[in-house]
Amino acid sequence: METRELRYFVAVAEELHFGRAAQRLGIAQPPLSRAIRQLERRLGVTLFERSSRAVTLTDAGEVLLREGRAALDAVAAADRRTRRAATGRPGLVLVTKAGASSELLAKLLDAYATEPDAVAVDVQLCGPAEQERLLRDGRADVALLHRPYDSAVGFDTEDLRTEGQVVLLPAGHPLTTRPHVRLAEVTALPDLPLPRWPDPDGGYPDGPGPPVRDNAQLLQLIALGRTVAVLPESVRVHLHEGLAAVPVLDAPEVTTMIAWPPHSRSRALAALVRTATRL
Amino acid sequence: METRELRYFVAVAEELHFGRAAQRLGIAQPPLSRAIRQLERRLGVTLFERSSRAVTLTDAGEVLLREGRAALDAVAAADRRTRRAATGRPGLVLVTKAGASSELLAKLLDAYATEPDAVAVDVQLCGPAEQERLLRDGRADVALLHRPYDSAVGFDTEDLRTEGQVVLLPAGHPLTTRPHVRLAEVTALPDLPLPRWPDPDGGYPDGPGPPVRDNAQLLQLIALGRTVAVLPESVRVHLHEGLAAVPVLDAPEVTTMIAWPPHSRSRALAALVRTATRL
DNA sequence: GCCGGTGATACCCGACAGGTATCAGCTCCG
DNA sequence: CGGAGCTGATACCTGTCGGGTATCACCGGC
Repeated sequence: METRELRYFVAVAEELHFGRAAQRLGIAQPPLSRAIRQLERRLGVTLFERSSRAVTLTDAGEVLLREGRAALDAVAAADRRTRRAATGRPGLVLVTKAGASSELLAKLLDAYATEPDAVAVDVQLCGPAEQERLLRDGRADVALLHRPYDSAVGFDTEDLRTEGQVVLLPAGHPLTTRPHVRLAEVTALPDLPLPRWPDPDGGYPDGPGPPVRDNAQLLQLIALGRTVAVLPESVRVHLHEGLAAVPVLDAPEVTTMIAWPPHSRSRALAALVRTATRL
Repeated sequence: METRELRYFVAVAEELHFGRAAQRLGIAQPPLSRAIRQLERRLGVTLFERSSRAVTLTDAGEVLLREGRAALDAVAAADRRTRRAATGRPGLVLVTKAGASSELLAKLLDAYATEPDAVAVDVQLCGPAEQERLLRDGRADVALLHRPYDSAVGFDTEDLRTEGQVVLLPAGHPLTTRPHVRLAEVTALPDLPLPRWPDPDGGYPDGPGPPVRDNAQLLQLIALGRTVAVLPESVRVHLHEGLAAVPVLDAPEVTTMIAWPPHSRSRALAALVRTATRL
């Protein structure tokens, strides 16, 4: 199976439409139809049920979509990491959710910079749920993840810190006078709908809350009295005018982890992880 | 990057010889040279240092060898799992080291068979160090691994059991009268050299001990007075004429784990893991 | 029943993977 | 010190196949 075939298949499986998939791939529709047919013939497996009005995935197609994405990510990672290794400039790309764990990250970068054989660390910020992809396809070398929000499935990890959660409210909201609250009290505030985060594919689910892309946007929207959020208590360092934090007793504890691809063999990465666990 | 190019690169990187690599791939040498050159040109990276007498990997080449193998395994897994999914016969392939944890495995299979929605479980036995490969490239769905001998890097795992280790000796050996021994006493027995296990590539390292492929062979060789081995104490169920076991006080504890590829989504696998953790 | 839109088919062309023949550089050895 | 023998690189040819355009066959809906 060639990666070209896999790319074609994934495009069709995602679009469920040969024409649009071909457009996305920058080729014409007939060669795409033929390539998929040939893939099916070589695998001996029907991947799509086609009628002239609709295309749907078979069960085997679902499997190939999941496995094929993983395989394409692995190929992309091989490409990127090889290119990076060839530049001669060692360096690490660390990815974290924008606005999360910023003081922990600052401490980590400071501590690592004093190491004798430290290399440059590029910090890449992204929205939630993008980190795993970046790590998997080689755009990043290491990430800060937050259990239970992120799954660390398929990566090596070390736990760095565990903390409780607080609810962030607009200053002056009635609940801000309370010493603490319960989860049920804040998930259903009638005038403060929960924000909507993007799906892995970049779209937003429907709902009443405002769409947000990162924590900075989120804090601003809370200060504007448009929404509310439950976040690890370390966000307190970002508190400013217009925001108040109240501990949530029964919210799950959040563990910040450092995560990296399991077969990494870089000395620089090992040193960074060692530094992180010693903080 | 196409999988064909990756296969070619890995072949050359493993052989470090264009002619032999071409032979292994079933093509002529010139197209292989050209394909590698083209790969280098497209990546903008030198992968090999060539002289007319020797071919060596550059640092970037080392990276691509490691990452490329992982990517090829992922592609192979996509292929195999898709084919399997299409047969309609659900079923799991469980792989374990021949002769290891056999009673635990028997109990697991028995317990799982009584589950309401149990599927067929094929048991595949292999030598040590092959299991990870089988799991990674889709030939197996789930494995029993033994920490610290096996690394579970890149897989999801659940610990099943932890046990101490014993040394297996030929009956009548002087040490068999002892209530327990220390590791140092058995690793350097002059008349009983340690056995040699195959490398991941199937070859055997040099040394005085007999080569072995699995535990059954090993037990036989021990009974014949040719070698000695330190194994988890559950091997006692295989004791028979000619064999004796003595606890080793300072040998590391061995944990049997059940392991599976991290993005598995099969209900059957989930049920098997659940059964295993309840044993 | 016609129209719009879907994927499949037919056919052509150019790119490129693979083959053979050969060259060029390096070691080793007589 | 020069040739033999091995290495990978180059030159050149050929057939396959990926991609394009034109068109068909099918289906649903107004």
